[in-house]
Amino acid sequence: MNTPAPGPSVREHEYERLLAIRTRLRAFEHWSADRAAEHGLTGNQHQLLLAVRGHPGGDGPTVRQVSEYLFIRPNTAVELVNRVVALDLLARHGDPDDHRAVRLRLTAEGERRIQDLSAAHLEELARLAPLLEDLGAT
Amino acid sequence: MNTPAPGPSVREHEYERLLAIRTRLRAFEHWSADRAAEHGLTGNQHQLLLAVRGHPGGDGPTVRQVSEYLFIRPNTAVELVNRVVALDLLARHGDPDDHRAVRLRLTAEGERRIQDLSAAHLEELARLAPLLEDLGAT
DNA sequence: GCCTAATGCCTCGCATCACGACATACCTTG
DNA sequence: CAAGGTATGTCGTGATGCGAGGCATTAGGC
Repeated sequence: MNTPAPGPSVREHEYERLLAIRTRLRAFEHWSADRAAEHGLTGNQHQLLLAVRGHPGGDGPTVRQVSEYLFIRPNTAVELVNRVVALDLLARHGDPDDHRAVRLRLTAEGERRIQDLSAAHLEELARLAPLLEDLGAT
Repeated sequence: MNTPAPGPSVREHEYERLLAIRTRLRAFEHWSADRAAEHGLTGNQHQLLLAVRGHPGGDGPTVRQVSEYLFIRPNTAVELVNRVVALDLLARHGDPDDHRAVRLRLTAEGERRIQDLSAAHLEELARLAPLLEDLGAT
């Protein structure tokens, strides 16, 4: 009787490591969403602000560009932008060179929120750095 | 006129780094969800299988335990479990010592799927390791 | 210059999913 | 055995991402 499934043969320890990695990532996302909630935002809304703030160059990103940062469809990004614009944290500005495009900029309040959140996240990431080393270890 | 918001003073480069980290994480989650979809699963369904398979000890985890791995409420875990049980990838077994608890075990097919997916993820993580180093760099 | 195709943004209806509130069964403690 | 806590499950609701489709603008072939 030969082995029915020769297969990839993943070892016990590797399942545990994969689970630990995913749990760690979820813990971070969960922590981050909690921080965002403290500032009156959902996790996605926070990350939209970060996408606008972290986009390099003077002009803000377009809707399409933030949809690529966030790995969501452009129409989904439109709805997310709508919600954040309604919170007065973000504003639309027509691109002068391409009248189809809409460029996004933070409002003063949006700038303040992403600054607070980013400071907290930089601290947390520094705290997490040694843990990430463990996860990288085979 | 003093500075209106002394604040955390996050530097431009740090916003870009935070955005790069989140985009990298989202890219991985997106890649992972695509692999799960190739095996007829959603991302969460895949991670539920991983939680069951990666849970240490002979007995499978309880519903409550997987809800902790996945950072979701227990009742949400119940619904997720229902969907995966309906796919015949997972089975419930009453705990003999505590008749309240339900322990989860993979079916043969569930075992096969998580094995294939885990092998692919181990490869991808090995490929990603050098990139994670960059993200850790200040 | 014009016509076609492509691009960017947006609206709408739908499915998924996580949650809170609540219910039930079981265990534990006194 | 009574009371409280724990584990699972049910139900209705709200948030959210997507596909399909529409409109305005730009780019490319002629």
